[in-house]
Amino acid sequence: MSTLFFQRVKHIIKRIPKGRVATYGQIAELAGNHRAARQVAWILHSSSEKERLPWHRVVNSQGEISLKPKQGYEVQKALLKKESIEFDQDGRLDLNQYLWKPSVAKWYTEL
DNA sequence: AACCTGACTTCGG
DNA sequence: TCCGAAGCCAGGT
Repeated sequence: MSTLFFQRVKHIIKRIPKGRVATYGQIAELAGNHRAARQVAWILHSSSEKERLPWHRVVNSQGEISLKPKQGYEVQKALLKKESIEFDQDGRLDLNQYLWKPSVAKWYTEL
């Protein structure tokens, strides 16, 4: 599918800086639909490879990796560690430290 | 059309 | 802090 919402989501994800992360809900909100967190996940699942998206920089609202072990969890964690992001013993990262805080105004004007 | 299934989130207890 | 339930929305059957 290729709605404006989908385009915005991809556009936004591509802009997450190295060493920072964004949450599903945050991306949904930036794209104009605060209730579409699950759709953001769906977009990642379906087209992160095709669109060359930095999918590993997207985590859930608790600062955890949502992927299941052997389903990509280890890969994502490794990619984030490579960007100097650290995890605690429970596999969580500190959102206060790593959460991306973009200046919101521009997204609507760029697309 | 109905029903199920998610790489989700928020709220209450 | 840790579940469970409910809300959400698109795709697959």
